[in-house]
Order: sequence, then structure tokens, then C-alpha cells
Amino acid sequence: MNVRDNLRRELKGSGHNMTTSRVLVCQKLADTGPVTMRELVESLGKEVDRATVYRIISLFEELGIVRRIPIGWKHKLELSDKFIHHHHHAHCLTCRNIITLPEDSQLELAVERTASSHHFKVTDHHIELHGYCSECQKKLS
Amino acid sequence: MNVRDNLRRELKGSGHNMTTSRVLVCQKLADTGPVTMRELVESLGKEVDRATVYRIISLFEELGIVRRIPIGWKHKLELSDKFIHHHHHAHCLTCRNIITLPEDSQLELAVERTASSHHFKVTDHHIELHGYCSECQKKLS
DNA sequence: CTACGTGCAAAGAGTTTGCAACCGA
DNA sequence: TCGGTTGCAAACTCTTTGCACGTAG
Repeated sequence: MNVRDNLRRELKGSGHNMTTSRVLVCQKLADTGPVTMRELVESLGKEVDRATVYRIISLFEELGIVRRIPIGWKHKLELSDKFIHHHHHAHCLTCRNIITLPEDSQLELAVERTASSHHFKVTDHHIELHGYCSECQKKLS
Repeated sequence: MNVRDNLRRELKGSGHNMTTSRVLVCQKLADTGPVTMRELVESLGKEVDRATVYRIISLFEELGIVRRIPIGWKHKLELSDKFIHHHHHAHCLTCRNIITLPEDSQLELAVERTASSHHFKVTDHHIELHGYCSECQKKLS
């Protein structure tokens, strides 16, 4: 299912309209991967007003369409597991790139086990690694 | 080793002074656990100026004395592993409490393994769980 | 047509900075 | 004493809000 149809389903399903602005924001997220709010607003230029972008992102968050991923002090936005496959991120301290770590059943299982040993029922989780990517390790050595 | 001595060591070791304000901020963090910047500034009232708190937290971050933990959109601040034992957090969606999950070697190992399978060298990591704590599960059922 | 959504502009938070005064070693 | 630190106030950036107009269904 493509991004547009997926978005339509999510919006309709919760009683919201499919608008030009919402499609534009969603499409931008699908095209560019993790972005900051600033980058998103700027990249949409005058196609979508700043306030509208904030309102759309706020709605998308409520509906679970986007998630915020913490990057040090800041956040970036990306489409949720409903649009792209579950994964985590590794941030390289040198080149600042974000490496995507595909789902790893061992890791997911370990999270599940830790939670249940504390009688905690997990609905969602974030894992964020900091360190050095393979490229930067080579350069540094 | 107590918090004050630990702080002195960290500051001296990096060529910074041990000042009243820095001790106050550090002590507050040690006493209260995870706090937002707003809470920290307010709780220090007029003992320490807002701008100074920001400068101190910024310094503490550089020195690895404090870490920021993501809580949904926001961040909270807490002393790093140098001051308190390594752990992760689970956030209850209902009662908003933060449950501390003590270090779990299985989980730590899984993180290490995922990283190394992508040739990523981890220096630090955050794991954040969202869901329902045992108390709230009882109430909801 | 009607309710929901958007653009604009202005207000409100949160964070940073310049500079003179202050304090710790 | 002297350089590192702090308080104050102002500047800046980020985010939210009110209201009139626009648009999807």
C-alpha cells in the first residue's frame, strides 16, 4: 500500500479530512526520512504555512502517524511503524549521520523480557545508540 | 563517594571551578531524580539565575555529568552513570510516572550485539519504554 | 452548503547572549 | 589578584493561538 492510500485510511478512520497540506507533509516525511521541525517547515516553504505544519504534525502524532525520535537535545520526526518498518537509530558522534538499525528480534525480545520482569506492559519503545559508525572508526584509527 | 566529591573531581579534572551554583544544581539533581529544565529553574528559585542554570547544564552535559532522557516530546535531566547506576526508564501513559529499570545484562548484551552486527561502536545508549505500569494495569482491568 | 482546515499575524514559551560585577583558587 | 562565573536584561528562536477566509465532502 502506498503512502497516500495509507494516509487516507488513517485520516478517514479517525474522522479527519484528506487535505492537500496533509498529503504534502506526509509525502515530505516519506521522501526525506528523519527531519527536524525546522527542516520540515523550511522544505515546505510557502506551500504550507508554519502554523499548519505544527498543527498537522500534532495531529499525526495523536493518530500515531509520526513519531519523534530523540537525537541528543533535539528531536526529529519520521513516519511511524504504520508507514515504515519498525527500526531503531544509531547516531554517529563524528559525522552526525543517523544509521537505521532494522528490527532485531533478539533485541526486541530482550526489551520485552526486561519490561515483563517489572510487570510493565509495553506499547511502544525507542532505542537510541550513540557512538561511531564504521566509516568514522576507520578514519579515526 | 558522595555527590559533592564526585562533582569536584569531574570539574577539577576538566579545569573548571567548583562554585556554589554548580553544587546547588548538582545537589538538586541528586535529590529529585529526573526533572525538566523548567522544574529545575523554578526549584532553584532565586538561588541561581535562569541563564546560569542553562549554562551549568550545558557544561554538565559536555562533561558527561548529566544526561537528557527523552519523555515523549520533552526531555528531563538526570545525573549520568558517573553519579548514579546505569539504568533505563519506562513511562506510564496513564499515571505519567517514570519507572526506573535497573541495569539488565541480557538487554545490555542485546544492544551490544545489534550494534556490532552493524559495525557500530556504541559509547552510550538510551532505551525508553512506553506503556502501562503494574498499578495502572490493575486499575484498568 | 457546512464544518473542518488553513494562512496570517501576534502572543507566549523556552533558550541564548553581551556585559559589568562578583567570587574562587 | 585574575580569570572564570554569574546576574540581569534584552535578543532570538520555537511553538501556539485567534480569527477571518478557503476548501473537502
